[in-house]
Amino acid sequence: MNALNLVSNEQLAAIAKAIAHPARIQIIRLLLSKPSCIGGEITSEVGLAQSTVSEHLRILKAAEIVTGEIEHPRVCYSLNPEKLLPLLDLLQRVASSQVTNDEACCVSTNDKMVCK
Amino acid sequence: MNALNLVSNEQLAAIAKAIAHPARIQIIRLLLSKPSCIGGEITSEVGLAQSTVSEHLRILKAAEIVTGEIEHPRVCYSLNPEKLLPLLDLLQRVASSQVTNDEACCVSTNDKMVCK
DNA sequence: TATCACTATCGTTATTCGACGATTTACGAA
DNA sequence: TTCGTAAATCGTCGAATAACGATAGTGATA
Repeated sequence: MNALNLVSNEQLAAIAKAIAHPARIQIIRLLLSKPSCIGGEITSEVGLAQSTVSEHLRILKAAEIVTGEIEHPRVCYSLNPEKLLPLLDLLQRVASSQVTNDEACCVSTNDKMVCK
Repeated sequence: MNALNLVSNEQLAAIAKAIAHPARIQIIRLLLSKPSCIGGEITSEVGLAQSTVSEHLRILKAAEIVTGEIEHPRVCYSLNPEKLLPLLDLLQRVASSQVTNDEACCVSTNDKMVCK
């Protein structure tokens, strides 16, 4: 058992939800491509209204996936990779699960349920 | 450039959205813990109404994150890890990004934007 | 054919989300 | 102090989501 099991379904779902929007994925990719703080550039890149982008940034900040430091007229946004680790962990587990399940559906468990 | 860049923001968001609910995370974890096909056991484990769980399974199947094979009274659900790989790739990139960004906010890019 | 066990679908309701324009806030510079 | 720029917040609207009970479908078995 590692850290994943200490994270609730609700917490994992909240992380996924925070990134479950094209505009927010785009923002994450932008921050990934430029380790600089692209303040209001995000707004023009995303192509939505300023208030809408601000709302997406608010959601990402609330989930602590990005951080924002004020650099006066602008705000410096950066990624906070740590917050994504629990979800990364889950996905890695799924990816590395022995899925020869194409035909191996219904492997017998303890005592019941054998199927095919 | 690897496969990630060929995946649209919309596709990545759709994957995240499909798993962005506590009940669906729980289902994924259940399928991860038992490589067997736990048919209607999912319903009792999740603790929501049968129709609600069926709907969550429908969403996961529509996103091709799980597959369902009919084994008569029941349905055998299995994980389809491949579908999650694009999101896994993105998260790995974020996790491995050089984030000494605590203080390194505003690293200079090509020509502009230096900040602090 | 009739029954059963399980799953999927339908219809409804309450809540949340996403987008926008308009407004407000915050602060540096003139 | 006033102005200008960038970001955040507010209010509204329509669309999407989540949950449920009730109902319909499906196929094995009696």
